[in-house]
Amino acid sequence: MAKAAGVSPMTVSNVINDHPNVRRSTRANVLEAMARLGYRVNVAARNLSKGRTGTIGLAVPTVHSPYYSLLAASIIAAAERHSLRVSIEQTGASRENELDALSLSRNRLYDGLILTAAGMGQADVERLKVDHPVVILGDRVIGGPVDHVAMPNFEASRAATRHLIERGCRRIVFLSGAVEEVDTSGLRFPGYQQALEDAGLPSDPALIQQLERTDMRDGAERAREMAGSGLEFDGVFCVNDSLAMGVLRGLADAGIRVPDEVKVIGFDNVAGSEFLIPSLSSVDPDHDGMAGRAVDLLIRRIEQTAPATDHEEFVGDFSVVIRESTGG
Amino acid sequence: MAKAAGVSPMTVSNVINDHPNVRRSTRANVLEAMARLGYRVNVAARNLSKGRTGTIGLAVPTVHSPYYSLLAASIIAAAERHSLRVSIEQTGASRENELDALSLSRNRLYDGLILTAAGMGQADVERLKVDHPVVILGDRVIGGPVDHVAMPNFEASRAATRHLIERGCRRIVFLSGAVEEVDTSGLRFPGYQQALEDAGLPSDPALIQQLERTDMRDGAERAREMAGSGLEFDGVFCVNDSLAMGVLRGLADAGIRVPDEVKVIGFDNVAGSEFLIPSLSSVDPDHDGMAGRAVDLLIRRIEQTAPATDHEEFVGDFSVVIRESTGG
DNA sequence: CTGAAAGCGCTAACAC
DNA sequence: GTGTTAGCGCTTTCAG
Repeated sequence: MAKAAGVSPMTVSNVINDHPNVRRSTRANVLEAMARLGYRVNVAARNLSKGRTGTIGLAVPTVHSPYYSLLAASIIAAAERHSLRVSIEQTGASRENELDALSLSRNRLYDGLILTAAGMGQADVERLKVDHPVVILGDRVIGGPVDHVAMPNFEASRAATRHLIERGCRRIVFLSGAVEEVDTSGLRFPGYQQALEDAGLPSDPALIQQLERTDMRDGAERAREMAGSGLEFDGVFCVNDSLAMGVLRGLADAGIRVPDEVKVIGFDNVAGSEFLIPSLSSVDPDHDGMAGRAVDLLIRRIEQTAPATDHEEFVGDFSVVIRESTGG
Repeated sequence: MAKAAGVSPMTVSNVINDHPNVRRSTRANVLEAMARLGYRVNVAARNLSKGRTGTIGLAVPTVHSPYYSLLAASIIAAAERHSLRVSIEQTGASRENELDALSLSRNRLYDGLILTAAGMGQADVERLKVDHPVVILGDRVIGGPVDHVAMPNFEASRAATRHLIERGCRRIVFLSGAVEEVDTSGLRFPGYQQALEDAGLPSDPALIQQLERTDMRDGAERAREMAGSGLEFDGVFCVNDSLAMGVLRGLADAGIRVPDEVKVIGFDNVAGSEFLIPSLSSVDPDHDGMAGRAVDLLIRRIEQTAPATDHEEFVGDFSVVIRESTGG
């Protein structure tokens, strides 16, 4: 303890926490002693005393994905601005692990948790009723008893589809996971349909292409299948960029030219989209805005400055980035 | 406290920690009470008592990069296997922030730190002499007073270059950052040269292309410049995949066909490389192996089962993944 | 402006 | 097998 060094026990605390009532000379003394002894606060002790850990948890399927790594980077940066650390939990998109993460923070490991669900379903809403701060980020569980930051699913999908229509597409594939799920697939589908309807285009079930999983490989495979099957289509709206990257690859394999024969648009505007060949048009959600909001909402809960019963639903902003894959 | 609930103060602790000396019935009692009261351990208190936090820090430039997100995912997974949590610090590749991260863990926020330096230089080796566990991952600072997990820079670069030579390349560009730095650029350059020498090929300074920064945009720009400048080359070895992705794009812009006219190979085998058009050949380092080793080394330090003075230098494994960009 | 007392919730060491 | 005694290093409260 710097106490022995300087002169006081408690005063050290005051100095460390920049309390006003400390004489300049005393402060100087203490600081000097701290430097000399290489003193560092013991955060564990402070945590115990304060009942806070200064760390929030972030549960995502994996951090090794263009989208989630972007999200994680944004969240870490936002938390950093509030002097909060972020501890990452990789759930592997498993429902089990997601539920675990929810109860983990009950161990007071974290002051609160930001959960991006991928395995949990709408049926698990009740499980979100925990007695510690939680914010849900993303679209897998909605209307739960917690604050929620959502993607602009409907409007952005509508805008992306409209863009394809404006570029002359008439037979637009909707490429996604299961359309009846409450998730990116299910929530973006209505936007796609609305855009078709807005333009007076028919909705052909053959164009609704649903996949088990939605990463690059799946996109590439399905694109090749579609090309081989004789399905007629001149546009593809993919619910995420990974899928779209795969589609570009699959279409190339099938000898179909993008954007001349088929136009492709993705969702997320992930790093690298603009360097693909052709560069990928994509919906660009306001990731930083959403991450910042998620952290703000969580802090509100942690500091109990939010109504206990009222839960905020925040929908992020977006823009459509037009690149070569839809004709520049 | 569950004490009031059950019967004991300490016994609860024993139950929680699976100590052997607890009667079955007692254990059952306690567990029942814990469940009933919704009791959770207070980790802060445990930390204070044990002098451990159960969390390690990981400092990387940013997590939003194909490479670092892969690394982070591997580390989190490896730590998880040892029941350790990982808190991520984004340094933005700034030397300042990296040095900060080094002293942060002195605050006992973490039991130890894995640092991937990008801003610090060889001159900062001394700064690694801290009194808490640190493992350096990557190639920016070498031979320091700490354990070090390194990329197989020399051998892998040599293998990648040799592969280009075997595919018939004679004028191979080395595309990197500053070659005299101790980093991925500087450490991979000798491997490139060695491969040329092995094959009896001359080393032409005009082919050593050095950049300020090494991401996709830089790769694309430089590729266009090289194409426009009339520089003759038939192969490009890029020190990372981001650069290589940019190069593919830049060459396409210049109307140069890959792999027919120029072959390209990258380094890292990042997610998505195989779906590019053309798919990208790349050095595939054993990321998981390196991450696992880094965590193991750190744990050795945390548990003080390692020699205090002897520091391990571990070099990861690798393979060369051959794809279309070098002729399949 | 500074200090003394008490306690945050847990665990190690030892006694019963 | 179980309980007692201390103490981890800080902060809050209240006196001086």
